[in-house]
Amino acid sequence: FFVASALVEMYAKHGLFAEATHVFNTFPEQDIVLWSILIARYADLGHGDEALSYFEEMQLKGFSPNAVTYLGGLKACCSIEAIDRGKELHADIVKKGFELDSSIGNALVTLYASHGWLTDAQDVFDNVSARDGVSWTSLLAGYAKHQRLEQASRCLELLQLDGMPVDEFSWSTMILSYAEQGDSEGASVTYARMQEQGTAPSSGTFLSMLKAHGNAAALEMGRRVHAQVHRNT
RNA sequence: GAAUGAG
Repeated sequence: FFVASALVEMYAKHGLFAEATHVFNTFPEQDIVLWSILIARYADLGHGDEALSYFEEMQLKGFSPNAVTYLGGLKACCSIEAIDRGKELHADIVKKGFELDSSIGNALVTLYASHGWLTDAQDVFDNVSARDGVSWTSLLAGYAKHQRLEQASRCLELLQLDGMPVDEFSWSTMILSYAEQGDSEGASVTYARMQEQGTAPSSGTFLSMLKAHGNAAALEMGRRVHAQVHRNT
């Protein structure tokens, strides 16, 4: 299994699914890890439908998904916006008691939040036993993506009040949220706070800042054009 | 040996 999983992983990670499934199928027996790898990689590379059909095929063959398998399945649902299927998985997860796993809870928050099911997301979030930075950032990103900048920034505040260290993912997500709203001021203030707290910016942080200022520059340019329009009409 | 969040 050691070598089989390494091979399947290697091919699937590069999108060489024909090779990956060939190794998978010609290996004398498949186990849950091999299935999980395939499902997760398909989901990762935007083949959520294939991932879900492997997820089903696996169960038809008598394998019962474990927590890691569900993470891949949820990611697949998320990538193709299969909320109903996600809710079915959610129900199975609850039935099997995996909802206590914080990674699973976080993946559910991500699924719901990123597609605007904010109440469901908040609901799962509230029931995650051990909230961590990932839980908060998932929720924050969901609120921001659906124009709830207030609630997004509240997530960041509550995360800090929780005494959790705020990592560069949370900061960058918040900065990007401001960027997407055209609020370059908010982005800059957040960036400054990040530095005050001694969190090192990552490349994602810089991308978010560039987006904030790119948008600001574009807006400024738009304003100049607007002024010209008035002068010439 | 497979594991959830921004980009």
